[in-house]
Amino acid sequence: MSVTIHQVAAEAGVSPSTVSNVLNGRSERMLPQTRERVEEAIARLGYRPNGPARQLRTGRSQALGLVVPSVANPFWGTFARHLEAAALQAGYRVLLCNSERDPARERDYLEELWADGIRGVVLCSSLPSLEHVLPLVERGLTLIAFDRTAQAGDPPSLVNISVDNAVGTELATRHLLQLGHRRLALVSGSLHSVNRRARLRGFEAALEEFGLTAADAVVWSGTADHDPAAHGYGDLDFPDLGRSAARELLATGRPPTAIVAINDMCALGIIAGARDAGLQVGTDLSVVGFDDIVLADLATPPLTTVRQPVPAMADAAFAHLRAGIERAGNGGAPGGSLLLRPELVVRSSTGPAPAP
Amino acid sequence: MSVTIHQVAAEAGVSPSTVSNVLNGRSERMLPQTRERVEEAIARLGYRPNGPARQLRTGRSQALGLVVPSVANPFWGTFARHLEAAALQAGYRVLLCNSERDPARERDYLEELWADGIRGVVLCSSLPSLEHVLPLVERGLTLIAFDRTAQAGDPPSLVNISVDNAVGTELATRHLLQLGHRRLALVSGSLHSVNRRARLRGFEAALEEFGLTAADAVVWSGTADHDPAAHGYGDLDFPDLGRSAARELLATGRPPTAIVAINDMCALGIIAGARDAGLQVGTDLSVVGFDDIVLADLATPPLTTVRQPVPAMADAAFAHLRAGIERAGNGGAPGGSLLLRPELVVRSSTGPAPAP
DNA sequence: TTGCACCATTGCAACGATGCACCAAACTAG
DNA sequence: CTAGTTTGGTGCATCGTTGCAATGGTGCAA
Repeated sequence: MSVTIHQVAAEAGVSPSTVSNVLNGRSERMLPQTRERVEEAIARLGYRPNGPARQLRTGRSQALGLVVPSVANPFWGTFARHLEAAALQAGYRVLLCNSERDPARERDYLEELWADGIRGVVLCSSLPSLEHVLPLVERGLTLIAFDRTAQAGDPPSLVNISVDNAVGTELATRHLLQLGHRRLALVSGSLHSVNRRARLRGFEAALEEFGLTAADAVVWSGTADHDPAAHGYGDLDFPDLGRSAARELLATGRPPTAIVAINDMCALGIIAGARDAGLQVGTDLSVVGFDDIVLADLATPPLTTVRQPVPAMADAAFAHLRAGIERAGNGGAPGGSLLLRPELVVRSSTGPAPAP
Repeated sequence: MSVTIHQVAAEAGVSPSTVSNVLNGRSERMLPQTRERVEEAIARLGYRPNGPARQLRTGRSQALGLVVPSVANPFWGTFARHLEAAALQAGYRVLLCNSERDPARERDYLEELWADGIRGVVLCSSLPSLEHVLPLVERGLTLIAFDRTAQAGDPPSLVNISVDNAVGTELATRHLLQLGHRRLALVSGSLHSVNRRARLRGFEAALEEFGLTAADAVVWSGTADHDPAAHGYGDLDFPDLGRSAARELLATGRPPTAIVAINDMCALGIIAGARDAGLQVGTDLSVVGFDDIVLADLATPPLTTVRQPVPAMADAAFAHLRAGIERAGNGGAPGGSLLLRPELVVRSSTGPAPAP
């Protein structure tokens, strides 16, 4: 059906071994003219090496795995694109999988990727425990945990890459406090994940700086109903979460004047909820998001948010993954957490606190 | 490194062939107890068949390819998720690739997928000519063209799946005309793709129904600067396109009172542009989108748009792909276009035409 | 008892690429 | 002129799985 290395060899009048040598850059061991004849034959026949055969023989694969919660969330889509770009440049391909934040699916995908010869995976899962994928790591899978920081019990070689979430919400919250807001809320969703807990810590740290206590702020972590992990559609529930939160928070006797959202999707939901309640976001109510997805700038009003340095994070993830794969067992891997610095992007969804 | 079929065979006290037979459902030819012993051994050792080896031997692959313009556009992210769900249920996996609407990347990806043993791909490309991937189809690749309709010169077996774009914009435009708008604009971006041309036809058809001519409407197709294909970042330029279009159109002497956008991302850009110009969308200016992405409902104001039946389209794409793969050469393939019916979702970004 | 059909099970040769070990020829040194 | 080295290239076993052809054992009819 397809052209094989033997046909190329015959066409060029050499042995398959020689063609293989050309293919694998061992061309210093042959006459330039031989190499040329082989390359011509390859071009003439339109030959491409058979991936599976190659992989079977070498055990290596030119592909990486990327497991994200859901590509329907533009944040993950954007991250995927950047990782793909970095990988492509180095000759790797990326296989993308949606876990829907389900640990069982995460494990199944990793098992399948492993069986397919993939030896390096970026797992975007902020679960505190990585127990469910530990066996794979022990078998030799290079794993980069994205959007997560190191936890006790992690395998020693595990590299975690994340934005500094605590700093992020601290920036956001301080911004609100500086604008004079004193009744704040954090809409977080379930706090099962390490990054959300870090975001909570940043929120609380900023409050403390300004001499406020937990009593001055409310943390809206939703009900089981709103826990994205409980649904099939993962990240698509964030907007609903935000909308419900806004509805509830704004209906209380002493509603907050500013809300920190756990991410931009949630913030957009909050804005929609505020609009439902007849409030003007940016004057009556301030809202800060987190991520800086493409649409943050297009929202009405444009969303003030904490930007994750996605390109840099994707580059870092790829670099560590590649190093891990190419080290491949021999040589002790470092492991630990890499925290990148977020940046506050002020737009118009935040403004001075309204007069009391 | 990993468990092989030989180890399983040894553990169960049978030959590798028998294990293979169990694995491939040829269990009617063996004693139930043998089968049981093998299954126990598989479970005990945690055996998973090696994908590449299997593929090398059989030529078959349990993976499908999906090439989308850019997962950073939530529409494609959502489509990818639905296709993945359909495929997963049937035991297939999906490999996702971003073409950035670049024909060369489309071809490269298909070549690579083919070399990796993938025999079926959904290509989301609305280019009129599929010339660049024709050689692959001739070699036996089953190709489903998504977001495109059949064109002269297509390979006879090609299945095209798309929403009925003309009907979609016709619904949208008629809605605006019924609201009393008489000065309309279509913001289309470059008209190189078949689906955009179909959307233009629908727009014109609706105008005609109401006795209007091309003189009453303006088609803003942008400049080369705004052509997403000219950029690296594909679909991320749609919002900019919309924003520029709004700025230009609203600055003319006789600005349109209603705008049909080529898609939701573009519509969100138009809304942002209208806001920049101090207009109230839904009263001063009506805007209709196309796609119904998750965020359409969250926009301010919520976006009136033409919904694409994504789950149904994904199911159809998978069903045809599977049929094509499993037919695999023998048996004449049908080929043609499948057009699914869109649906107008009225929200608040459209309203009665303002008094002249 | 022989011949034959039938059965569960197994041996073995692939699939396509790789890379080590080897080889023949050409050169160099003594 | 021989022994040793370098150069340029090839032979072959191998990766893990598959599925056809073949195996030997059993039961039954003739």
